[in-house]
Amino acid sequence: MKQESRPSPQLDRDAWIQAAFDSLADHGVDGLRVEVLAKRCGVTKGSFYWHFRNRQDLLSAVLENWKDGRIRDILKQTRAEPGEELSCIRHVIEVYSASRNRKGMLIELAVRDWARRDATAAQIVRKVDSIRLDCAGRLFRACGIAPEEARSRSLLLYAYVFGISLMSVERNDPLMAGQRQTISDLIAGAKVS
Amino acid sequence: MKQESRPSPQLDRDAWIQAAFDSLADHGVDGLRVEVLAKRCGVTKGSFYWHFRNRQDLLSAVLENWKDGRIRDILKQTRAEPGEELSCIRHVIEVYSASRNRKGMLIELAVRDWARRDATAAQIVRKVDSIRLDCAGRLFRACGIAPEEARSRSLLLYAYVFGISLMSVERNDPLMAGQRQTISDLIAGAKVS
DNA sequence: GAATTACCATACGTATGCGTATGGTGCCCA
DNA sequence: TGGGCACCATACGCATACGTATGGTAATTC
Repeated sequence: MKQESRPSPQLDRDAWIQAAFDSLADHGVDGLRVEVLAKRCGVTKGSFYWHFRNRQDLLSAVLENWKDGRIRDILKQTRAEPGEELSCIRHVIEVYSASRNRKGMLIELAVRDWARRDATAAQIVRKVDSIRLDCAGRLFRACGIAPEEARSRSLLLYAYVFGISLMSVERNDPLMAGQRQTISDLIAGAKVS
Repeated sequence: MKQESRPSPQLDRDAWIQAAFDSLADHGVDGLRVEVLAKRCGVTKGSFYWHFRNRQDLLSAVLENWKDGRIRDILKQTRAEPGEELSCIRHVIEVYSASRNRKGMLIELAVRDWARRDATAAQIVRKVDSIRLDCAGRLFRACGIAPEEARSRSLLLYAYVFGISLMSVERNDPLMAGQRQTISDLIAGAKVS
């Protein structure tokens, strides 16, 4: 009988994948090395090659896992009650651009870096982006914004949240809080001044 | 007498740095290896270690070179005649978000990826960001925008242009042209609809 | 309780990459 | 014209990392 509640002392495939996400966030794809990962897991690579055919096998699994998680997350975060679409948009902006959820953003950036040099990763990023833009666009249209502009604002929204993570600004600065609010207003389409 | 017009058949320090930028754009910092670089230059690493103490020496030089180039570029691009500030802003947005200048953006992204794991790189990126925000803020204020909002719009501007480069959208799509225009309007503060 | 299975360690060969040491070659200049 | 210098090649030792082969162990199964 399988014990699912208590984490097994043995490593399974998913445990390796989760550890891979940690390494991905900290060191990027290039820093994701199986022997290093094994050391971090307290085992040797003999274990790794039991669960995975090779390094690429792990990378593919990481990508698929990331894709599924992102899609699930998007659908969850953009599900808004009628009339709550605007606050939903603001919430999405806030969740992504805040300094919390830092690890998730580091993974996001690592995957996008990955996608610049790997066709498979690029394809998955395109897919995730496509869904994100669709979901956000739906929210904007529900706010009464024309389809064309809704798509533009969606693009601006995600470009902003990813871009702001690339910039070395102090995101915990209380002075930044007001600026983030202003930017959120600009993207969401509210009045600023 | 030094020949400056004709490129020397010998490699000098700057030639190595330029080649390093190519490698940086294509493979990131982690892919910037001295033996690989030497092969690309048609020489062996014996040449490299003549011009540089070690790999870190090259990386530091690349960083400094990037910083100087960026600062020079910012000052040049944000120098606007009185009354031309708005078009100057739009021009900055267009230059960065367009698919041309692709190599420059790849280097930009590589350096920012680098900065996430290296304190020196992070410091230089902060410096460049600071100057960029100051220069853009000056343009916005010249357009009659309040200092607070000017800073927010500057932040949005650069976050957008870097973020859009992270997204795998078809930037050559003629459909995208209209959206980029709409976004440019939103950032610059023009009317959209 | 013997055999099978799941999981992991160890050892090996190969490749890549760093940094050093040393040797070679063409050019400049006294 | 011969020594010195700038520039580069070659060879070495070392470290890391991939993938494979094989051996070990604990738990499960029959």
